[in-house]
Amino acid sequence: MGKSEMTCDCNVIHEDVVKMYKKGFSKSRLLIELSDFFKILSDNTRISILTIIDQNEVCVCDIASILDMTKSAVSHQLRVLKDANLVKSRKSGKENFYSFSDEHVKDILEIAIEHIREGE
Amino acid sequence: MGKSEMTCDCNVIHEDVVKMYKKGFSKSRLLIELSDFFKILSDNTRISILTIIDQNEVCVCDIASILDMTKSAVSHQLRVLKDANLVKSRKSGKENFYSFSDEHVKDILEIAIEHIREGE
DNA sequence: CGAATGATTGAATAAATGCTCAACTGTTTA
DNA sequence: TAAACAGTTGAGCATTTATTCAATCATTCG
Repeated sequence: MGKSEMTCDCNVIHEDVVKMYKKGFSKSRLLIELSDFFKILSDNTRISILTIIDQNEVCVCDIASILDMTKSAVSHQLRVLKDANLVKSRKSGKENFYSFSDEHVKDILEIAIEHIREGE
Repeated sequence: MGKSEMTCDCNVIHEDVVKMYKKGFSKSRLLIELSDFFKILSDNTRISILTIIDQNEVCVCDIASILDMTKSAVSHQLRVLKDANLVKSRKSGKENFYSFSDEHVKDILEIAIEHIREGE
């Protein structure tokens, strides 16, 4: 693997390391799904929503009230969470109640909190 | 807690739930740090870098070569990871070798992968 | 039915973000 | 000392993204 195959702007220093990873690494399906997953958790509003519904089944209006946001803004973010299958909804009359639909996320949140508490 | 105190555009349906969370919930320090932490992991390039240095101490040039990116682009992202204390660097001659500096992240990545493998 | 209310939707706007480019620093070596 | 090279940095640009706004849907109730 010589320099001519490289599209980066530098010489390859350690060919063994590079060769080990080069094959099919970039833009692999799993890595894209990983970053997409964390992107869902990377917004303060969405994290707040998850924390709220972690203990209760809550309707849109209540979430909006707790967070001092409009129903519209909350609904948009609930949509993102639902598309990612992190929350589920149950309709009851005019209200939509949202709750957790994934246990992995709870585990991840716990470890992340531990990470932060240890001073990053 | 009546409607007059609300800044959202709806009536409060379940006052007990709202009251439970309202106090100091919005924009709490922990929740901001949580979403900031996940923001670090929400980029494909950064996830790729973390996966690469998970098993080896790798220099900037090698990472750039593996990912088919410029040294500059990689360096910018390494900066983000270093500022978040997720990676550390060791200078050796002209080269900078980067490696993991946090074990929590490995745990989180593992659970997230499990989450994805189970079909989201 | 028609008004009221909870919730969703799409377009628009403002802010955040990742990459490029060019210039620069620091180290090696010829 | 000067060229070469690994890496960093800051400004600029293009893309993404979160919220707002207005319109709309759906359900309840007078």
